[in-house]
Amino acid sequence: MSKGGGTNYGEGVTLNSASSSSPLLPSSLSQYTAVKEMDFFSGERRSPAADPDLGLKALTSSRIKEEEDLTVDTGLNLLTGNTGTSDRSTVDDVSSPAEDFKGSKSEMAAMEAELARVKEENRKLKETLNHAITSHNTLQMHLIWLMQQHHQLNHGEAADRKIDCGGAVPVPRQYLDEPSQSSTTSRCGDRPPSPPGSMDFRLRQSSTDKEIIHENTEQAQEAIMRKARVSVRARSESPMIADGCQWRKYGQKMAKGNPCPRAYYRCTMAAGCPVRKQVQRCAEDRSILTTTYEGSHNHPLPPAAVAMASTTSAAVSMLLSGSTASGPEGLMSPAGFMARAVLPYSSSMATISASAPFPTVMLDLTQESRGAAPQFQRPPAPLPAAQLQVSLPGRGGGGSSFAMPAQAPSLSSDTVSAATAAITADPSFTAALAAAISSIIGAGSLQAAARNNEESKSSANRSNSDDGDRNAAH
DNA sequence: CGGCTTTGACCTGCGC
DNA sequence: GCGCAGGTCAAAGCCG
Repeated sequence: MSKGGGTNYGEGVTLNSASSSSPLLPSSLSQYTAVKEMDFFSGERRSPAADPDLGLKALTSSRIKEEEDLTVDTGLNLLTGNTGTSDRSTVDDVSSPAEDFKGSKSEMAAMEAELARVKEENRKLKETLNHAITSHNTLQMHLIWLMQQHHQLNHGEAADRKIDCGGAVPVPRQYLDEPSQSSTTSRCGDRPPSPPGSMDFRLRQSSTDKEIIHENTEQAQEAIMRKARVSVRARSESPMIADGCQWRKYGQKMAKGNPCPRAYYRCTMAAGCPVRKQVQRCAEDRSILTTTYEGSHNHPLPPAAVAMASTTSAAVSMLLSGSTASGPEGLMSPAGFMARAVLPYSSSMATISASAPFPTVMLDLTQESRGAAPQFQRPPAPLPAAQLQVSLPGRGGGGSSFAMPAQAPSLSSDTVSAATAAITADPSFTAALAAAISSIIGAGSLQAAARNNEESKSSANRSNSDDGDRNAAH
């Protein structure tokens, strides 16, 4: 730490394992389920078409409501049928009380029949909904499993070719001083030796090497994930998009090539939250605000921010996992296929961010192209200095499957378009999405950090101070 | 008075 | 080694 430790902005980060911004995919399942139980942005009116599940739910709710209304109406009819005091302007003829009674009786019977019908329909809809949810969860579980398989396969094979026991996964220099990396190099030395040439030795070497390789890969990816950024381009007149989190400005700089200053913010929702964001207006179009999130929240996110977390987790995770497969095969990798399967409208257009030191997911919500397919860009780049770009058509209402990756393959583009239109119409969507993705990306880091913490406890030789972390972060 | 913003100084990484 | 640019710090000032 070069500068006096006087600052209490939260450099001595305490990682909270109970954070809601935890786990990448597995727990996001439960999150997803939870999200489906709530409105993404409480208080905001949502179109049922915004989300097939929500739509179905809304439909079901409306049915339930209808049923309730029907009950109320029936009651009202029963109560007011004979009084004539109610506003029954549609009933012009004057009928006798007996006829009225007869009328209400038959009306009641009809309504009861209708009620029964609606109940039955409601029950069917509920079944359908449950079935849809179950199917969705099953599919998502399967997807995750496949991703893990592909990922292991991919990296395992690559590592088999390139890495020996003392080797390291090709990781940029800035990641190598991460605690997670240093732990892997010492691992080989810690291993009790087996007699070379023995079957036990060969078997153990083979399996342990694969373990090491897998751990190396995993840790390298976690390190990358920890540094991953989420950048969101969106049109906004306000100086900063409201994303539900509290931010404190700690700096402002004039960036080269842009007359607009870049502002630096820290999350102040919890003491020690390491999340930062940069906000800058686009030089070409001042109405476009670029917000870049970095780090992972160590506290529960507000509903607005966490809402989209689960639905975007798969996409981001896949993008990132795919991105770590270096070389041109990256695009053709199983993860790439998977990503395209999950993001069916994705194009193969790729961009390389040579300047980005860390993988960056860019969400472009400024494009106005109506009906244009969303762009999922993953570069066949010499990673990890990669930039992933997901372009969502703006409020104009283009189609996108980004928000509902696991469902998209079975949806028509119209459905997806409607959903996207409804979601992106929400002004807080941009920020919430970014915060959510940011938390997801950081989620891996929390796990990694937790693991590192444990490792550092067990390893007496390693000095794993906050300062070190901070320097590494620099 | 506490929290936030502003702003100049400082640090670090990178390219030449 | 030097200069540049990005990022951060922290003192000073502002505001409710």
